Amino acid sequence: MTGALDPRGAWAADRCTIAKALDVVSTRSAFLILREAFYGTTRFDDFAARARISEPVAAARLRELVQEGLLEREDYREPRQRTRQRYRLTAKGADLFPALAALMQWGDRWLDNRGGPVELRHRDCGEPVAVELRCAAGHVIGTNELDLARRPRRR
Amino acid sequence: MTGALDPRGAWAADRCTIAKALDVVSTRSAFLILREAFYGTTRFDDFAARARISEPVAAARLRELVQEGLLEREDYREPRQRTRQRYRLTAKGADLFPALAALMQWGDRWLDNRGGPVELRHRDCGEPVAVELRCAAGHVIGTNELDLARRPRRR
DNA sequence: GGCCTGGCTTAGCCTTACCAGAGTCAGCTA
DNA sequence: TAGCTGACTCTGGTAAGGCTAAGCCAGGCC
Repeated sequence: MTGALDPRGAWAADRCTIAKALDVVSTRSAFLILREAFYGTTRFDDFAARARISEPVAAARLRELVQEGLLEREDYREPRQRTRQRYRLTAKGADLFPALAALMQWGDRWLDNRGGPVELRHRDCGEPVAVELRCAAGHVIGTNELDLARRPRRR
Repeated sequence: MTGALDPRGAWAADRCTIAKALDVVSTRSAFLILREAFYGTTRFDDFAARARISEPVAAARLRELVQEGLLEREDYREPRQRTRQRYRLTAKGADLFPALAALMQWGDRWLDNRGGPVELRHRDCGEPVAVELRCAAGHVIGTNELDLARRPRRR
């Protein structure tokens, strides 16, 4: 069921990039803000309302995410409107999508009896999209077919 | 860069399975415990030490994860040893691995200048493993090729 | 019988995350 | 000029998550 991933007990998990990633998006509110960003939300009030978090928290989280380089804040202005700000995902932020998608997929499978409210589809062919583990040779990988190895530290 | 995922502004995000998933593993410590479980850790002390969290927190988190059905606690005993407990991933817990892997992959890419300390490989063929979004027709999907749709609520 | 070890729990405390409610400020519209 | 709206900030409070340090208990070992 689990697959014995461990290559040999005692290697220390410092420099672990999961921990580093969690330093950037540790909180529930950060994940929800990102979810909204992926869903297409760009404006302050919408982030707060749709993620159902208070405005102070939205402000703090947006500031942090901008600082970390996952979002960028830009001024924009529509014809007869005043200047406003909007938040958009950077490449770094957009690249987190698979993690969100994986959480969603897991939630769809295990926490919702209807398979989840939202479906991802490939825009070109319309087929449903899933998160997969796959090796460079193209095999789809189950968690029990994985080996862990320390990466040789080039440099 | 972001891809306008939104199908039409105003649908409410309640019943969102990302939020539900976050209710189960919202905290940093929960993620780290799961990381250790995937790395093969099974014993209480090792969880606390390797995830670098205090024992009270490890105890609380392990209890919760067992309660949520991601881990199961079982007694075991080696030949001339006393009975001990170990924690193992259930199918539900193991199925969260892609989410952890996605976080790791993102951290490797954006937060570590050496590509991360740990590498995933396919046990059978030795090739490196990556997390991918792929549609049922087999296309690899970038975040800008996605459509969101509300899932028709069968039932 | 006393010691040690693993697997916890308890106590006391600090910090962070979050909330609600109210206030601010700039700029456009009327 | 007054009002409205978007994008915040400020205040004051609760709760959750975290820590260290210490204690507890069962069972095997000497």
